[in-house]
Order: sequence, then structure tokens, then C-alpha cells
Amino acid sequence: MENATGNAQESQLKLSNFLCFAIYSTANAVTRAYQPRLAALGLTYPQYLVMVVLWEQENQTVKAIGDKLSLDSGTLTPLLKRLETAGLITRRRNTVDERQVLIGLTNEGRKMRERAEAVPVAMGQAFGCSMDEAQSLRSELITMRDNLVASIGETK
Amino acid sequence: MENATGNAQESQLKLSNFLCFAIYSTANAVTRAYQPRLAALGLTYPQYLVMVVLWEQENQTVKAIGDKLSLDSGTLTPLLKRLETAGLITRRRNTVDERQVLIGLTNEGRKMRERAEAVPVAMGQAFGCSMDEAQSLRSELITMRDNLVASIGETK
DNA sequence: ACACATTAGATTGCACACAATTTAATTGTG
DNA sequence: CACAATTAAATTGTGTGCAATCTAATGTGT
Repeated sequence: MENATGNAQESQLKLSNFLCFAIYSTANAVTRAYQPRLAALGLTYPQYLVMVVLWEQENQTVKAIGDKLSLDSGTLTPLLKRLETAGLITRRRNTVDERQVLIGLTNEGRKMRERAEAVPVAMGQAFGCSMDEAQSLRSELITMRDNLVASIGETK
Repeated sequence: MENATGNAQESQLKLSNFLCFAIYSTANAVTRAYQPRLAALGLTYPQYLVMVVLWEQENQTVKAIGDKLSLDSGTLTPLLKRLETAGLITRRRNTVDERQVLIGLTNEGRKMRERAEAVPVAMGQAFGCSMDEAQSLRSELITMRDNLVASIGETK
């Protein structure tokens, strides 16, 4: 920075810039790295995340899936429709509360889980770090994410 | 491979899942957290990144900007056209090499830099971590990103 | 019971990301 | 010099993300 005065604020300004960009560009790289490994399953990375959530527990509402993935219905509704068209999930209204749509797995969707087991194994190698490093990095990111989410509320 | 395999496969499988999701969801949170702070400038987060690159150096090719942000012309061309329509940048063919498009700043785009100085300061607080933490987290992410990028090449 | 607020999803509109393809300009090689 | 290979942008098509809005169903307070 050509007009730098060397004060702390100036360098922090750049630092926070680079941290956010490190997160942003790494996230893009994650999606790109998953793509060839998910191609065999015919899934995108966000679709894969939804399937992981459903493999852990079937018959969740769109809202519940959205809470777990921090995605809203504007993102999930079309994504879920594509998974339904692909024959992997079912969508049906909850008879108890007609506002809700319950997302379930088809036999094909349930069966895909076995083939999907290989994906995280390959990705673990792609990340190229130890489990301890991954664990600590993960917890640092979650902390930061929660800080960011909290800061958004303060701007409203 | 430095990762444990065998019966540890189950936990590693989950672990790498959660790490990638931590990156993914934190990146989404970054974009959402920037949004209210960039609204005053009328910029999106990716547009802001492009402006930061141009504030550091004017008259870069689309390719050079793409290399710095890891974005291709399919993303940048429409984004740059929006910045041009907003009166912030200029686009002109390089007379030396007619394949290239040089991106410059308008006076308005140059002037926006002053107002933009407040953004990273506010975001530094939103991240809620020390400069040391941010610095180490940043370098860990960059290392992992480079590992991921390298792994993509191996799948081709 | 009834007006009002709240909630869950769907829809619309806009802006990325990125693969794949196309076009035009430049470079490398014989 | 010729011409194939390479390069830089633009274009096309698909799939997210998310704000804003809409509809329908549920909750609530008096």
C-alpha cells in the first residue's frame, strides 16, 4: 500500500481481507475438488451434502435440512426437486402439519450411500492434512462462522 | 498416505465431511456478513474482491484478475460488465495484444476506495479473532487450498 | 370464534461459479 | 511463409445462494 503509514489499523485491514479471501477461495476449491469424485454418483457438492444429512436421518422437513446446512428454501426447493427427478428422494406433505414437506429417501437414494463411502476417503487424502489438523481447523472455522453469523444480527 | 485407514475409516470419513462443510458454510457466512457492509457501496462480495485487486493495481487483464481470484472468464466477464455499467471500471482491448481486455478504474471507482476502507475494519471485528489467529488460520487454509487444487489435477 | 401474527415452502429475480464451446488473435514450428 | 497449436475472452447452459415476496396453514390473544 503506497500510502501506508505503518499503523496497526492499516495492516489489520489487509489481514482481514486476506482471511476472508482464503476462506472464499478454499471453499471454491473444495467444490471443484469434490466434483470429479461426485461425478460417478451424478451429484453436485450441495446435493451430496443434502444426501449426507438424509443418510444420517430420513424424513426430515425442508426446514430441518436447511437449519443443518444453513440454506433457505430458495436454495433447497429447486435442489430437492432435482434430487426427486433423479429418483433419489421423495417429497410429501406432512399430514399432521400441512405446511411442512417431509423429505425421504428412495431405495435408490438409500443404496447410493454405499457407493458414496469412497468419496470422503478420497477427499481426506486430497485435503492433505492429519486428522488432528483437520479437527482443529474445523473447530476454528465453526467458531469464526458463528461469530460472523452473530455479527450479521447486529447490523440489522 | 499420512491418514489412518482400516477401522478408523468410519471416523475419518465423517471428519473430512465436517471439515469440508465447515469451510463451505463459513464461506457462505462470510458472503452474508459482508453484504450489509458492502450495501452502502452497492457492491457484492465478489465485486468487492475485484475492486480490491484493481485498487492494488490498475489496468490488469481479465486473465490476471482471474488468476489472483481463481475465477474464470465465465464468472468475470458478466461481473466486470456490471461494474462497468455501475461506472466503476473501464474495459478496453489491449492494442498490443488484441486478445486481451484491460480493466481500469474510473474516477468514481478510484474514489470508492476511501469509503471502502471502513469495510475491512468492521469485518475484522466481525471475525472475532486476534490477528495472530487470523494469520495462522489463513496460512492453514491456503495450504489446504493448494493441496486441493493439486489433487484435482491428479483426477484428470 | 375471530382477527392478527407467525411459520413453512414455493416463487421470482439477481448474481455468482464453472464446465464446455466458440471466436478471434497470437505464437510456435517446420 | 504457412499453418497447426495455443491463448484470451466471450458465450451458453446448469446449478447454486439469497433477498424479497407470496400463499397456505398454524398459533395466539382477547
